[in-house]
Amino acid sequence: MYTIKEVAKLMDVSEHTLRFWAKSGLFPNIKRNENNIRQFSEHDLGWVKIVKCLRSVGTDNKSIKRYVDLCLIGDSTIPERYGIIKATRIKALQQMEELKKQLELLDYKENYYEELIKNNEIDKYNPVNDLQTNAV
Amino acid sequence: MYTIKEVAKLMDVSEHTLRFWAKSGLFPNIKRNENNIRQFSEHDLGWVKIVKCLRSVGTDNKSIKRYVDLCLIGDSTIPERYGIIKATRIKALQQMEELKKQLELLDYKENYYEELIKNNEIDKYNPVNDLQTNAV
DNA sequence: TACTTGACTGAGAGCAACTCTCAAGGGGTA
DNA sequence: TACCCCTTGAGAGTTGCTCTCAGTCAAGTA
Repeated sequence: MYTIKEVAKLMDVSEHTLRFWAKSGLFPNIKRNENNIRQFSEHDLGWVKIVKCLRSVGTDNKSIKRYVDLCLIGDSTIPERYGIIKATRIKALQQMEELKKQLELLDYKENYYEELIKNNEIDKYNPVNDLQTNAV
Repeated sequence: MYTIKEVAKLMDVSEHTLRFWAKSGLFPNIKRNENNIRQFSEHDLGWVKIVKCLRSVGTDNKSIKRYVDLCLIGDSTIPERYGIIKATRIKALQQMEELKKQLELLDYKENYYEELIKNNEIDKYNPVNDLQTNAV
């Protein structure tokens, strides 16, 4: 059993966010002890993990709640749940592609600035030094 | 020269968002025609591209504005700009790793549901069919 | 025993970054 | 002239946190 603080640390999600997710119904029935303190079980960590996963791919909380509710209903919802996961995976793959593209741009910029700095070092000994490199 | 609508289509960013970014000072001096309509140049598209890139990696608008302002100041800010790009690139690489991890989970779930569905198909001809697969 | 400290609670204010609606003001065509 | 489509800025609304705060409780300390 874990307190909310421990879960926050373990899963790298803030306590605030965990409470917010809990209040939004994204974790079903987290147990409380006699002092009303949440007690996350190993099984609950699984919920945190999947919620975090879906969020990180940009799924909104309402859709995550839908998925969670489907899980609670039982077998009859397996096809819909399968569809959600499949669609989410495709979304994640697309994000991967997008990220790769943006990384290329960042690589290019980084090299560009490196060249600029290298040349500026040389230019310190060069009387002609009025270049304005305010390109992006 | 492009209208905001054309830029929105070209860069896959909504007109609303472009106006919001423009108002936030994320594009320096977009020209207007005599009717006060924004006219994006090829050069302006470069700004849209880098802003989109920085946003997609989670840089907040304030920091993007800082970067844009540095670009406008000129050569003296090259080291700081270089630092920003380098840090952003590292952040992007970390996101890539995180995304890979989440993709593994999604792969696992997808296979899990596929197995479940396959077995359910078989179970249609099986009198013992009361399994409750409400696992996540 | 009284006090302090630290963790947890829910309610609710605040915030970033959109997202959407709307009224107003062109320009072009029939 | 009427109609249509586009653009504009202002501003309301939304999502998903993020933070503050007052209150509760248990354990440790003087």
